[in-house]
Amino acid sequence: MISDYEQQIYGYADKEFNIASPSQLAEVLFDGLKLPTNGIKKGKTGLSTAATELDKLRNKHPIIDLITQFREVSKLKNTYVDTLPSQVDEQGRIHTTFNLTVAQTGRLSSSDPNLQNIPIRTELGRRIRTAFIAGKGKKLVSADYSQFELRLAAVLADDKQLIDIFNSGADIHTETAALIYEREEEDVTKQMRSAAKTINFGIIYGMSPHGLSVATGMTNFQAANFIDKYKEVRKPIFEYMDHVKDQAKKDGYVATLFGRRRPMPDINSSNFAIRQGAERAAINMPIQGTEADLMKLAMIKVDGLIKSKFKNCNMLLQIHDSILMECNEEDANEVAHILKSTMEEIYKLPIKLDVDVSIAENWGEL
DNA sequence: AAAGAAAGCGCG
DNA sequence: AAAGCGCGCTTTCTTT
Repeated sequence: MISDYEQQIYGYADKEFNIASPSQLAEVLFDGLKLPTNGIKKGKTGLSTAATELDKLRNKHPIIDLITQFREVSKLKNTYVDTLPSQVDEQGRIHTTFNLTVAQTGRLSSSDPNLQNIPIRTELGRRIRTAFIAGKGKKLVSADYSQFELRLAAVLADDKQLIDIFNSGADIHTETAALIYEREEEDVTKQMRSAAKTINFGIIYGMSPHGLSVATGMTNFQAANFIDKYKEVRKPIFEYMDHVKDQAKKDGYVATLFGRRRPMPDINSSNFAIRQGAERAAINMPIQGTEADLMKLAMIKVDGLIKSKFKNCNMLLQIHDSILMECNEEDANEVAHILKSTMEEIYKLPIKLDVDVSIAENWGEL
């Protein structure tokens, strides 16, 4: 209950204030309660109260957990619970707008309302998805590419070892941890796998040692060592990243596997921060952009196949690496199969693509 | 009163 | 000096 959190927070703060106001919250935490400010990021207006910063204060004061929970619940209420019902039409359906020319990488975006960011990561948030239900006599069918971007990074970098790991069906993060820590797979701990997972994803965004240390809790030194080891293990990935950066600096653009370009006007900026930002964006674009290209091809092909074969079967949403469809109950298994095979075989690549499908009455159970 | 910046956070 | 890509939405606070 939001008001319960509010009362408890006011109790610890010894006064009522607007918890949703970062400046008032910072005043309570750092002036009133005198919580330590070393290591807390500063923004343009003062000390940050973002979740990553509050995390550093977790064991310093019980008010921190309450603020985190207050934020989770108020975010879900304000953004989803209070707004989505009013956007439902007479048929009981809700409609988004897919924008095709907004995202710099070629992805779709969704707005009014955004149905590409409906919660799933927390138990409470996931419950919001259960409100999205299939029509009478129908089922929802979802199909998700598994580790799509990392597979594409392996292909673009022509990293044979990484491609082999994916094609063998092994757990990519465990395998990476085994290589970095020089252990057998069965001796990889949860922490090792988690660190490998962070870097597997972080690397395709151009993550630095500092970023890795913040994300994992390692020291800067440990993070730098870890990345050095990763560099040895995944040489082709790093050579590829250098190659993309060089190309961008020379040509002023980067491109997807299919040649679709993104101009990179800031890639030679004399401003260090701007230039580095452009470099990270350049590294990521061919990967995220190729994902978007393949998804569009898959959507077109799936739609053609489905429309010619089934009645009352429609694509409802695309969420970057997944497609959500609704079809008659009796067609669900077949639709799922068509989705899986079409998406996995959409384009001949040196890597196996893997699509997970599932069928349910509501979005929360998928 | 409206418009914009900033902070924060939901998703992939 | 900065430190992880791509989005859209809500709230607070400031500027016009």
